[in-house]
Amino acid sequence: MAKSNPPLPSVPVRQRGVTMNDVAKHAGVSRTAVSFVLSNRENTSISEETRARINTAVQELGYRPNAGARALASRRSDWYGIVTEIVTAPFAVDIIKGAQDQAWLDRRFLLIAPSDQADAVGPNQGLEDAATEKLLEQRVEGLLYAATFHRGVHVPASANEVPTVLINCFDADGKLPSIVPDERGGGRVAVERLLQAGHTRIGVINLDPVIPAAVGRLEGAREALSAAGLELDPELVVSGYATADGGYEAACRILDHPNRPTALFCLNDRMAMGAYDAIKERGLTIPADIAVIGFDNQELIAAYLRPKLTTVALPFEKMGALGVQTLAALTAGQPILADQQLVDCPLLERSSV
Amino acid sequence: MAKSNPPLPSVPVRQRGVTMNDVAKHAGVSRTAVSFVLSNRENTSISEETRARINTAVQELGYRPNAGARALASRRSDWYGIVTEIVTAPFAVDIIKGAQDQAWLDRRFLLIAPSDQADAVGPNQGLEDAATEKLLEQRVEGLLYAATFHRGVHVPASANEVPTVLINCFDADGKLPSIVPDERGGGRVAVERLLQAGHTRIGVINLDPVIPAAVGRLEGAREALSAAGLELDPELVVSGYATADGGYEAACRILDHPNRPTALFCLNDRMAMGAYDAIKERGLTIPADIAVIGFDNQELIAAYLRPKLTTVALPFEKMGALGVQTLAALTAGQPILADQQLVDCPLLERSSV
DNA sequence: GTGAAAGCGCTAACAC
DNA sequence: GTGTTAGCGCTTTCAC
Repeated sequence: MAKSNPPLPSVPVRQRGVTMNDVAKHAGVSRTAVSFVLSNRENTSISEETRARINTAVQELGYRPNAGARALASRRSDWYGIVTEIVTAPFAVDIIKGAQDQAWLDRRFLLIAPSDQADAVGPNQGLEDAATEKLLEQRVEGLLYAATFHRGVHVPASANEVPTVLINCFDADGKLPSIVPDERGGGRVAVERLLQAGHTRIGVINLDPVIPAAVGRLEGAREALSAAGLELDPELVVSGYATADGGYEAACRILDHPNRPTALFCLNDRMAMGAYDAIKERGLTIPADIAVIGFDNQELIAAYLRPKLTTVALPFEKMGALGVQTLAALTAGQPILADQQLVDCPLLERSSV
Repeated sequence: MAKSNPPLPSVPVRQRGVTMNDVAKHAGVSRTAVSFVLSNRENTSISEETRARINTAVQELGYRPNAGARALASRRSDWYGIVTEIVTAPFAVDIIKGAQDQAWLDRRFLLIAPSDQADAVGPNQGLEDAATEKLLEQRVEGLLYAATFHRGVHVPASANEVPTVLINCFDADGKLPSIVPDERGGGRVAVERLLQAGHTRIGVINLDPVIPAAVGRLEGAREALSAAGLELDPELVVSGYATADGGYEAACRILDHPNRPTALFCLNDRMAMGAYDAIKERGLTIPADIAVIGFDNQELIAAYLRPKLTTVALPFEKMGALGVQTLAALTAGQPILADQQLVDCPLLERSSV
């Protein structure tokens, strides 16, 4: 899609020209005073009057600090970098949103560098390395890595040069701190909701059984059941591709079981979407004949299916914010709570249970 | 969601310490030579041998240029800024992807600043102003504004200080260049596809009739029809909320018309999703009994509906790339093609026609 | 090809 | 409270 431009020599940017020196002169004070006032330094009694004079000068001259120069002199950039495949594969965008918002609140800037969707384990680490390198050239104070789906990853070696936090993924070969969803808790809460509605025979549409999401969610489901003295019927647990079609097929198999369940726990919303079709095709009604609960809370699906899908949300935004908070603690030299922080996956009631 | 941290004083970032001076010494050359080699300067005959020596030194020392210092000295940052609500409201994310990729190709960095979803016309311009200001403090060389949906916007005044390009929106009160989708062409291609399949009686599920998307798409539809000597039956054009529910209701009204159409043009995919339900409820089959065509190509919907939805795609990625290309031309002092560039909305064949 | 020198806009000591 | 003095790491003349 994108086409490489001929390298265009950019014309030097027209600076506003107004520097801190100009402000100082205009206000009739020292540059030091201006610097102090503008950076809100403490322990420096500058009279309210001078302060006001300086601020006026700033206004009148239209002075705008030069963030780059400040970073150079102070050896502090106020930038974090996030390298992520999310830009490329629009899922889990809310991680970026959460991180951005939190960074903004902390008066920090988030530099976003795209990486390839390919797992860093693979041969495709080139882009990821390049992104990290670029970020480091900008002298970011900390690094965030975010994945579209929960998994183990390998991070470029140079990430060790600054504090680093992983979001929605974890360090497959080291001890970098990470923020991940509490899949197990999510699975538990989903099935608890089903139990509460009186369902005891529950079918499960499973993901690829080896990924952390599947492992955790299923574990949680079993926990909830056994707490109620029940267990999963292995014949009612079927895996499929993580798509609507996969969900459709899996649902067909479950629904055509001689002893059909009264509820379906779909391990993601896309599969639930397919399950809806299978259910409707059989003339069954949701939730009267069969209850459905999903996972992921993909707005576009969950909120638009009819009936709207009750599902467990992945706390992307919160994870993003927490990632930045953790990074802030690290760069401030503070200890962090734990190597791996689990974030709750809350139940979102809609109309399918 | 995000919670404000207590302002953490960040510990000065541990620099790698290796500067250009070190490289020069290590290679036994002047710093000037190093600078020339690293920035790939032309018209400067440096022997292959020295060049190699310098590169080796860079490797051995693990030297990493300081982008900030370079920007300060050269008065050229190689950064563009994009302020957008897309981060906040995850629609049209591909604009960012397209822009990012193109920027990356051009060896430039894209700083993303979030703005509020609120239209800049409203009172909520605060965040947008702040974002622009922050970007300018970073001395970005150009500014991009991107919207989630096609509309007129007002851009902060300070945007005039650097070249600026609007993406998926246009300057409501000025002459800033913009990149927008060719809505009319999209409407035309959709209806042409329907005509080609033999449909002559076509229902339209319309959006809010005043927005550019509705105006353009409908105009295109009329064009295609009149080219075939046909016209739209006003009774078959019904507006609804841009949601699945809105689409459902509109579809009901159209389908229950005594002289039912054989095809439905839904002005967005969400509404098509609702229309599907209305159609299925009536025991009709897509596309045998009634063909459906959408608009937007929202993957999650279009690719997962059953049958998969034929729809017209919004060229977000291309628009993003084109925005950066246009900006590159502007910052290089080149003339640009036109104040407003239209980007094609291609038809995406799936199975609903 | 080199080296010196000036300067980008700012921070941070330090003596006043 | 102020002014001075050093840089931060790099680019860019310019004379050699």
